[in-house]
Amino acid sequence: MEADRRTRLAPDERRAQLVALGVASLADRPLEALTIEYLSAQAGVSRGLLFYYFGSKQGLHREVVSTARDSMLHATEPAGHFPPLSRLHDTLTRIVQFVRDHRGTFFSLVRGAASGDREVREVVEQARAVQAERVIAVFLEMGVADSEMLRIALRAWVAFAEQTLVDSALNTEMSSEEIVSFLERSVKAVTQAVR
Amino acid sequence: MEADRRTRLAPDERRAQLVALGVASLADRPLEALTIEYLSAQAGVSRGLLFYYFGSKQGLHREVVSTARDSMLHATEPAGHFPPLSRLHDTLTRIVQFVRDHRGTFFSLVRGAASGDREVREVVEQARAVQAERVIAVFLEMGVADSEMLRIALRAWVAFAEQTLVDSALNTEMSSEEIVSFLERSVKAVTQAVR
DNA sequence: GTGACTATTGACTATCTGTCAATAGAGGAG
DNA sequence: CTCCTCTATTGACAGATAGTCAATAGTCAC
Repeated sequence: MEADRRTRLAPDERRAQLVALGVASLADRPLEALTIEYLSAQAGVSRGLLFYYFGSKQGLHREVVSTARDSMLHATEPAGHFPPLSRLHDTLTRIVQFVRDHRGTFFSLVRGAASGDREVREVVEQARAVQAERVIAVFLEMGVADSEMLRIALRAWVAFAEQTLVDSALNTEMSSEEIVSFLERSVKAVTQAVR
Repeated sequence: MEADRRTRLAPDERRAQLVALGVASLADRPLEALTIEYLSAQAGVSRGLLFYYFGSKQGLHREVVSTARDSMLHATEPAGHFPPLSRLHDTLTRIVQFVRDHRGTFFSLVRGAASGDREVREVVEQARAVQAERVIAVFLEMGVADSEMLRIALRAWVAFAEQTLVDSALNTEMSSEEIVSFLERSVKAVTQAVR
């Protein structure tokens, strides 16, 4: 009978709490189910407060998706300095691990967030751009010639990898090694198909 | 001063008119902009009528997207009987052509329609399944061994091809032959990466 | 304690989806 | 040609959800 009394937090804390709740609920709900109504109820806070912090529903979505995206990018960042192919192997291994550890988050991010708002889409698009950049760097370091087609190809390969991860890491019992190894072979194959 | 008088059409005609209007507006607007409000205004008809025909907004979306999808699948269906690789070449050529002839529709279909409703998503997913089936058939006929990984790989390649088309056919002046040829090389490469 | 700053609320508006009984166009029977 | 019936079409209504804003109440500094 007092948990419902108004509790006033520092803006940073409140914001962090709300975003964290949002990210967490992506694990078992699509982004579109993250309504102002739902999240404010979850947080035990008025709807008005969410507008105070995020301005709009899409503002909220942007922050939540950005945060989920950053945690994925961070979790799949190669640690230390490897030679190019080892770094690729390391990153792919981390991604498969991340997908299996955060199925819901990964799926909501790469599938659900294609929805609605253009700016939200762009947030996810940035993640793909970063992943593509990482892969491009690997091949450039190995002496592959840069070209428009190479960039298109490796950006498309990121989409390929996402779909592969959804179908293999999420929906089969395939071993991580097998998946990683297939992704490695496929990206090399695609790179060679650029001429 | 009489165009606004109530005009009563046969259900088939009215339905066809509304769906056609919906598909047409996909050419320059994302699916989410296709609201009941907007389409009824376009058609010069009451909002209630759209519910009478489609039951819900998502019902409308399903029909519009299904129709757009079917027109794409139909336009990219290989004509006549070719040997496998020629058939592949033919289909890819038709797809590039379709993408360039119907930029808006293609983009709304493969990008915009990932949104909202699960059933709408599945409508587009079916198109990908059909495209994947076509490609799988090509390689099976060529004696490639069937396997779970092959199917995952070629389904993922469809996503690869979509992204390639968005980036090349929509956003560059690259020649159709160049795009088709790259897609051919990449799908063969991916198939060989399955082991 | 008291005052000031601002995090938080709740009541209000706007927009859009969805429901349904009432209405009117169009074709057939006479 | 007229009326009658069937149903395509409407408009008024209800419900959900986004967004606005002036009023309120924690909390910290003094």
